[in-house]
Amino acid sequence: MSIHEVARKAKVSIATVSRTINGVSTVTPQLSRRVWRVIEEMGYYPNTQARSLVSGRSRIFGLIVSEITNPFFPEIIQGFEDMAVQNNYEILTTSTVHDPRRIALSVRRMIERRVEGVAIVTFGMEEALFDDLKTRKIPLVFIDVGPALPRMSNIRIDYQHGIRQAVQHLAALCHERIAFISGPLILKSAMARQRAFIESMEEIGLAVDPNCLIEGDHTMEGGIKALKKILVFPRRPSAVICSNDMTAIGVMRQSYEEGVQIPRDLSLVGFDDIRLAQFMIPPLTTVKMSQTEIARMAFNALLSEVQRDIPSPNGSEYVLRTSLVLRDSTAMACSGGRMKALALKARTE
Amino acid sequence: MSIHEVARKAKVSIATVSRTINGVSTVTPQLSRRVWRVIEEMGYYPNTQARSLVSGRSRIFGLIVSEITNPFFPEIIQGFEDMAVQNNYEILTTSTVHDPRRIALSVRRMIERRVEGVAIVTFGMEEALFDDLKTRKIPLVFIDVGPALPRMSNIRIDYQHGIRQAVQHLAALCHERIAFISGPLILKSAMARQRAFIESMEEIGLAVDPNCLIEGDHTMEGGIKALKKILVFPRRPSAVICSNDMTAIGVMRQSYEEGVQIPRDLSLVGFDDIRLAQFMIPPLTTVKMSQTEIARMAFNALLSEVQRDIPSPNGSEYVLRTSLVLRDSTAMACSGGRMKALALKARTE
DNA sequence: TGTATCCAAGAAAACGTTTTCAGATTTGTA
DNA sequence: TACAAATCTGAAAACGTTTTCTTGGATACA
Repeated sequence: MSIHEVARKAKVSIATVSRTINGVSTVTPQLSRRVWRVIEEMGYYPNTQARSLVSGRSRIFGLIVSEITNPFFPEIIQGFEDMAVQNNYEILTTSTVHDPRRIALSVRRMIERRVEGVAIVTFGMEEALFDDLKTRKIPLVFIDVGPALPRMSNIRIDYQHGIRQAVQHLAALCHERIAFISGPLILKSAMARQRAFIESMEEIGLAVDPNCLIEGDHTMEGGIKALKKILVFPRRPSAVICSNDMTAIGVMRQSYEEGVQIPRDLSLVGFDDIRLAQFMIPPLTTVKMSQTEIARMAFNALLSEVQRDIPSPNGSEYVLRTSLVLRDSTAMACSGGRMKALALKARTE
Repeated sequence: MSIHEVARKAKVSIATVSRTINGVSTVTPQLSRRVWRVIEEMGYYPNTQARSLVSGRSRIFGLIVSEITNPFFPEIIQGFEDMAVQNNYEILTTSTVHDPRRIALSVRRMIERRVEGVAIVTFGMEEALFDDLKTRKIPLVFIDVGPALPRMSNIRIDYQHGIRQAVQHLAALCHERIAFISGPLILKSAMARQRAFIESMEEIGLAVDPNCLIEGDHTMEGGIKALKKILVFPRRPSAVICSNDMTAIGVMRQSYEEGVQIPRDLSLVGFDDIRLAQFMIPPLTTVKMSQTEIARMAFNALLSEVQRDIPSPNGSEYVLRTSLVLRDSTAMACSGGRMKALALKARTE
């Protein structure tokens, strides 16, 4: 069923049908009604492929995330989809599973589908894989990756703000030895979070023991492993900040195994504020980085780049602020973990 | 950059370029090499829209899930995507958020994009919304929705098997009062799970107290509310089976609030075996319904329907078996919760 | 009444492919 | 050497739209 049949039944030309559908004002109201009636009657839906072939606009955006099974990302996808629905765009989503081959493949397929822009929410991986998109001048938006070229936007996350709050919160609770479980340090974002931690510590005069900087991998398993390491330290930290919530959940899991009670024996702070965080046992204190906000920013970045006729010379930069959300996984160091640590220390000396 | 430029540079016709790309065997190897060289050199990628316009095949499948932020679904999406990548298909995903308007919109857009088939993983909602797809004879695959019309497949979940195992496991641990927190009973799948529970109980001669059938909503919040209700029962059940893992996680959450220890005071069984289940505190005993397997079945159902030249007269049916996965959230009733319940009962009598 | 202006609607070109059909060249055979 | 058959390549139509250009009729004005 094509526009031709509609035209035939309505006894008009296909041009008129096209104009009717697109609301071109030169069509007589009377004719328009007649055409619409036929369209409804036949249940005619225009063929997007033909439309975008001639118009040169696919109304498709690509969305590349690291891992859809990581609860952080579905919220992003949902937010992005919400925006797409509102703006009559379609999304091609790819979960890379950290596989460069898969990224390359998905980039290629997106180009073949003629996406109008791509949001890359992988937090700083494998930039070179997107060269194909760049040379084709397809608008891109990254998280935490600069500097910006024309048609490329960047969402810069202000890690410092939230992480500083976390550190100061712990300091106020008398924690002095604070460990940080980072993400994989090849990720720019993981690096940035760790740096924010170190700076925040130094700022208030707390020592950062290099042993207390543990490289994780942003998974629960990573959190489990990291806590195992921490628990065998001669001077055990009384608090741990994690580079993401999944790591923190892993830490909680292992704490339970080892009989370490949170927050009595160990204070714990996560990062991301995934929805799950508030349902943990105990509810997780964490630094919020709004996924919905990221999705909105990313979508709007692409949209405004597409709508612009002359590309922004240096791309645009957007900033997302992070901030601490207090829940129940942190407590006074003095009242438990800290005491225990001191007692332990005294005994070994 | 189009096939024409490739043709011009390679000094052949566009037909030859097309044939080269599609590996048609009549092209001389020598010519083929020449064309390929130009293609590589120019970085030419064919335009899928034009391709599918003429071929009449979009190589797109639709995937409709209830809620991407529910951890059950990302695994399905990932599995579906894996299959799509392997088979060179693209996916249009929609998370309905239980909004009929949104479903209708997404169905329409899928039709406009000329999807070749749609997998509907909403566990039995709003069948009428898909009528548009049916009249257009687009292959569909549902979960737990029959009977099958031509070009419609159904994945039937064998709830009975796993749930019977769960009930018998609890019975073996001396549990007699077992509560069941269902999903919203308008969902066919939720109904089916509850029925499987009741049948399994009756089969081994355990009484099903109607009070112990609590309608939840497949969310954590629902689990929290349900447990609150259960805890005020005069004769508190010693075990709870939930219609999905998210509900069970809510129950765990609320148990923690109320000082009820799992499994000492209450045994808990979930359903789905989402990845998170094993990382709960304690790790959750649950009935596994493999998300990956569902995704594979759904994809293959669509694929074989598309490849078939004459549609299956009554559609196809696939069956997925469920089975119990033992972890640490269940324990002997006699050793704690049961004892306590008895003590409580004795005292009140 | 005649001519210039305007406007709604149709004809046709264009988008980038695949595929059918026809033509040109080579190969095989007598 | 000549002709039939086989093989490879090109020309052109087709897919379903949008959009430019054209046309025919109505309106305005003298």
